[in-house]
Amino acid sequence: MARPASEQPTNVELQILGVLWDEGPSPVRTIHRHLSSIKQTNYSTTVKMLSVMLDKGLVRRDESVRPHVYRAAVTRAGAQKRALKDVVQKLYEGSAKSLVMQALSTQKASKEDLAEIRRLIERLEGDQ
Amino acid sequence: MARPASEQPTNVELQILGVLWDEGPSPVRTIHRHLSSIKQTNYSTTVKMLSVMLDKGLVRRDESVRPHVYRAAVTRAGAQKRALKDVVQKLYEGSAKSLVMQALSTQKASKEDLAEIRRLIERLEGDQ
DNA sequence: CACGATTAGCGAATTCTTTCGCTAAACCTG
DNA sequence: CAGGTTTAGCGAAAGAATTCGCTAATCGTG
Repeated sequence: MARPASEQPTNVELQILGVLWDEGPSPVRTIHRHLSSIKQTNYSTTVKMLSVMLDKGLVRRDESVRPHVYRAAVTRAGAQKRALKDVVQKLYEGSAKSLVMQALSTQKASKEDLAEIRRLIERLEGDQ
Repeated sequence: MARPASEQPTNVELQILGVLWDEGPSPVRTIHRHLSSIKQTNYSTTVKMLSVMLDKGLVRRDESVRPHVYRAAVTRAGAQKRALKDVVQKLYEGSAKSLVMQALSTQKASKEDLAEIRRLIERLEGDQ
């Protein structure tokens, strides 16, 4: 009678990873400063979340310095890839194409964005 | 000291919505048959989840017939759109373009898929 | 209509997520 | 090095997600 831990980082975990990705390896104080600028939270909570994330292997900790320095143990690209795969699987019946087409139709892209994407596609088409 | 309810449908909720989207309005028995073919679960659990989803407004129930018939109260397209927006915001710093480009690079698309997407882009570019 | 089968639902249990109070350890600074 | 400040960590609390046992209501059939 239970619920398996989500394979994806949770909400707060993602916010903390976001800080680490943007700022690079940082002590708790710094992480917390950035985190509390986007969400109301307590220093203790940040410490605790980092310890949970450490257990999950989402971050690493350098204890040889004081204060300890945390760094992301997963890359932004890797996390994006996993999340994307997850959404495609859960909501797009496995079709990345559907997702891409909906993203293009829905989230209005600029002329430049479209051109850039088109060039990528042309390149991919050429590779085949 | 809490966690706000996720604004997105949860895992199981999504699986149930998937059944309703595929099968159309159905009684619990049918929903459960499909659900249990993709995940080990108990009939009671399906009933309960549907009642939770009813409270959240994710499904509607027609009690005028017996057995009751459930239907999705959110469309697949709408749920996809919300989920996409969520991922873009949480992991792509709000840039749908990044997401699209990564989806294209990562999830290998077929020649046909790429061509189809390219045509969409060309059409979108033309509209501007 | 009595009786077994199906359907509906409540309430509790369990795990995950997120929160923070309180304590202890480590660190300045006068 | 004493006293205040900062850093680290534990453990409990509370809500969310998911599960199912057990009971009640409804249905179909002989």
